[in-house]
Amino acid sequence: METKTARLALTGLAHDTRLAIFRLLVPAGPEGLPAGELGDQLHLAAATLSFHLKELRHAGLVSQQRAGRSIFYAADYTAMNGLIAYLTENCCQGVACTPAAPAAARYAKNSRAVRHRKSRGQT
Amino acid sequence: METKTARLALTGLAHDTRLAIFRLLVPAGPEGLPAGELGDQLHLAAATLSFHLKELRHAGLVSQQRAGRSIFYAADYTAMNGLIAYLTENCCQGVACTPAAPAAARYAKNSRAVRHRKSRGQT
DNA sequence: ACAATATTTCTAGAATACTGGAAATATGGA
DNA sequence: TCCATATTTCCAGTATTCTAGAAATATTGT
Repeated sequence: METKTARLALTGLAHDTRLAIFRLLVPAGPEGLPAGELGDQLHLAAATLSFHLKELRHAGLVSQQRAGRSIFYAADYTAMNGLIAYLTENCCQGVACTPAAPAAARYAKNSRAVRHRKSRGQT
Repeated sequence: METKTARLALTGLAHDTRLAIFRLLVPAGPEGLPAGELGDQLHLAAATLSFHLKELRHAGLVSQQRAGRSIFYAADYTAMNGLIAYLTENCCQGVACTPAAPAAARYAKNSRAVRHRKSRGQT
């Protein structure tokens, strides 16, 4: 997953209402839940719910499918796994998961950090 | 990790600049990088950088330590792992990771979703 | 004590996001 | 066709977040 996609997904989840919506959709499985059910459970004005569902869809986190008068929303597990994978890579890189690469070595010889280390007599 | 904590962390990362900052800090290891180095690399006005660093700190994603005139910021791997754990639980619950629980069964007998399923002759 | 460096806090303007009423759209049933 | 239901789009007001100049703070070297 690219950084831009990850950021979209992060933005999607970075709101109380949207996180709550997503958390309701996750256990609901691939069939999902109709918009109205989400509104009932979260006590949201229809327009507000619709706004957040659009955001989640834009973020690629949920899919939409009409069935009769209702529109069912479902969590996109692939997108979520992609986000987790992205974060895992950006969390473990060179630290917890891999054998701890020497971080300082990767920075420009004259970087501020290196100058600082030198001035302190560190390697 | 609680939902509130997770949301704070998500909000912390849900911004281009802050995600970029965090991505620079991750490979830098526990020693971290001085603020100025981050500013140099990301071409940020000092005040803007400081604002985002404060946000990241408030989100519990980075720690701060003064060393001489510089202030070093470091990624908090524990917080990041906590976030990943939270997302993993909220992604896999009853679906991908566990043996796929019957989602519909968990909803109120008279929920909109159930009414809808009944009206379609589904179980 | 003073000057230079690194960074933060203060502040206000600009940009973006959120909320919800009202109107519009889509569907199914009488 | 007409009505009820489910949901979205439109829109405007409100709130929050972002940006960056200027001033303030902290530290080090002279």
